[in-house]
Formats: sequence, structure tokens, C-alpha cells
Amino acid sequence: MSYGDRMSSSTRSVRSGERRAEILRAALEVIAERGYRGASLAAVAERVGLTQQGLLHHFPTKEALLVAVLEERDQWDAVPDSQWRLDLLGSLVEYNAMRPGIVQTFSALLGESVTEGHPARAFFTERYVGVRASMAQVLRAEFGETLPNGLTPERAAPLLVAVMDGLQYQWLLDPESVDMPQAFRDFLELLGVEG
Amino acid sequence: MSYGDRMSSSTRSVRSGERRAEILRAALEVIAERGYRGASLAAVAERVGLTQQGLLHHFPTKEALLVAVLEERDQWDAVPDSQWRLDLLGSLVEYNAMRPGIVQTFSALLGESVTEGHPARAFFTERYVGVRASMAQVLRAEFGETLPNGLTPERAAPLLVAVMDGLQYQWLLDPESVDMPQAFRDFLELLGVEG
DNA sequence: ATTATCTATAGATCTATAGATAATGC
DNA sequence: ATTATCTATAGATCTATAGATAATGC
Repeated sequence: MSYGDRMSSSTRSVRSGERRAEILRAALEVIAERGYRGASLAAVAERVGLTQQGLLHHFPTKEALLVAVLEERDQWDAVPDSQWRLDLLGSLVEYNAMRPGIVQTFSALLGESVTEGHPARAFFTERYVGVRASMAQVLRAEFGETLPNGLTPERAAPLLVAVMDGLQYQWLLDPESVDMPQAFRDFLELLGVEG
Repeated sequence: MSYGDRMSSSTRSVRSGERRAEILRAALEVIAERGYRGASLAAVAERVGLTQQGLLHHFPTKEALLVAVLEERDQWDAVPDSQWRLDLLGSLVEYNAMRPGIVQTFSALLGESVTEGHPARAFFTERYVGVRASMAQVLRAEFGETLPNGLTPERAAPLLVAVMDGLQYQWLLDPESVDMPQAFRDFLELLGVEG
């Protein structure tokens, strides 16, 4: 096996797979608490009862660990592109309101990712290109070429995504004051979706 | 002068005020590039031709420097609460599209601020309480108790703020693909504002 | 043999304090 | 006298590499 190859999950032992999963869960938590730059490998390692050097056996660098977290927990990957529907989006927001940890991890990473040379920058840039395209497709399936208010699907898509992200920050900072699922449903009504 | 007092700007010399302003500008830049946690005092100091220790003469801790940046550059402070109007918001977004540096600083800080114990967390939490209230007031002045689409000002306000923030992330990551001012005008039309 | 983990450690940082020196303003 | 700045340095970190040791699986 040449340097740089990834072991396929079929050749990696079950034990090792469990360890990897434990580490990813711990990394998710630590990133939620401190961001990527603030998350130390030692803090992640400690949570799974390893030394920092022991952790580096499973993920060769800190950046490799981040990439693995991003790929495993991307909510947009969970639903095939062609199967998104507007009412599913409402459910996703409701579901997110029940898992502040993951929302916080991704919100912290999104914020950091706009800084120069951040290892998650390419991931988010590409993801948003894809998510806007998916959302445009969803809107087109629901409304055709023109939404009730006159917007094209392509112009409404970035707004839909912006509302989801923006509400998450307000909600994370002050969950008592912001009813995220309600606010998102309000936005869907603005778009002309029947409640 | 007891420990912890701030020197008023009238007792601080002009020279010193200039130095402070230089440092704040440099800090704004470095935070935009690396976030708060990633910004070192040495990097800020170098930009103004000081040593890191020299910088600490002007701001006693890294956190004090952050607080000064936040207070000086808060765009919402620039317009008195009672003077906001919907069309001013559109102009603000257009203006922001011409100053990616400041937008990037605040977007990076907002992202970091959701992590635990972040020194900007209280600032953003309180700011959003205030900004939502201002926006509700603006909407009420424009539309009264019910917007054209049936929402109350209080329920539309968090959406307005969310769209502004969310669009900024998409735009910072991929300015070619996202026409931020256009998208925001689209949203204002959704709300029922006459273009 | 391969995999998992550890100890030791290099080499960079980082923030903040202590105390000296130079410049400025009454 | 006060203000601005510097050198020296303490005391914590942090990531990553090297190499030893133990455990696992053919």
C-alpha cells in the first residue's frame, strides 16, 4: 500500500472502525466547544482515553481529522439530491433544533472557514454551490419557473439557504429568544408554501 | 486613577489615539484573516511596527483588544435606533459588498462566538436582541401590525437579520456566485417592500 | 506481520509580566 | 512624572515525528 492511500472500510477491522467513530464523535464535540483552531488534538484524544500521539495513529494530521468530521456529518449528504422537498426542509430545521451540538460544530466551522487558508473553506464553498443548486431544483419542482412572488428558483435558492444558516446563529446565541423552526416555517410561507 | 479605569479620550494624547486607531485597524485585518483565536498579538503588532509587548501597552490583554474592535466597528451603532428605514438596509448591504474586510471580520467572529467561553459571545447575543428589536420597529413603521404577507413585525425581524448574515457567508465564500445586494433586494420584495 | 498505543522530544508558538530605557509634556 | 517602547523571559501550549512495546490476526 503506497503512502497516502486510504484503507478501505472493508479491510479496516471492526475494532478500528469503532475507534475511528469514537474519535470523530469526540472531535465533533470539541470543535463545537472551541472551534477548529481552538480544538487541540490532546483534548479530543483525552475524551476517548488516548494520548494525542495515539490519536494521530488513526488520523495522520489534525486537518485529516477535520475533513473526516465534515464528510461524515454533512446533513446534505443524508438525503439524495433528487429527493429533497420543501416540507423536508422544515423537518430538517426541526430536527436541527434538537441537536444543538452538530449545529454548533457546523456553524463554528462555517464562521472560521471564511478566514484565509482555512482547511474547511473549499468544503463549504463547494457545498454551497451544490446546496443552492439542489434548492433551486426543489423550488422548481414545487413552483415551476416562477414562484408566487415572481422570483425565479435560482434567485430564491440563496435566500432559503441564508435563512437557515442565519437563524442557526441567532438560535445558538439565544435559544430562548429565537424559535428557529417557527421562524423557518414563517419564511416558507413568505415563499408561498402552503402551511 | 484606580486599576481598571479607562482613560477618557480627552485625557489621552492625540498621538496615542492615533496609535490606538492604527492598532485597531491592524487587529481588524488580522482577525479577518485568521479569526480571533488564530490572530496573534505579534501579528497585529508587526503590522504597526511594534513588538507584541509594545502593543500590550495600549491594550492590556488580547481580549481587551477584541472588545475595542467590536465596539468601534459595529455597523449597527452607526445609525441611531430610531432612524433605521428599510431602504437604508438595502444600502447597508450594498455598502458591505464593497468592504469585504469588515464583513469577514464580523462573520468570522460571529462564527467563533457560538463556541463556549468566547469573549465575543455576550456582545453578539446582546447585539442581536437589540437588532431584532430595531428591525421589528422598522417593519412596524413601514407596515403597521401586519406585513402584506400576514407576518407580525416581531416574527419577520429575525428572518431579516438571518438573511443578511446568511448571505454574507455565501458571498464571502464565493463572491462570483452570489450577488449579495441583489439577493437582499429580492428578499425585501418578498417582504412586500416596493422596489 | 500488522495494528494500536505509548514515551520522549523537537521545534514552534502564544500570552502576559517584569523591569529597563527613551521620549514627551508640565 | 507620565507615556511609549524595548529586551528578557516565564510558563503554557500545540502539532508532528521517531522509535519502543504490546496486542492481534494470519
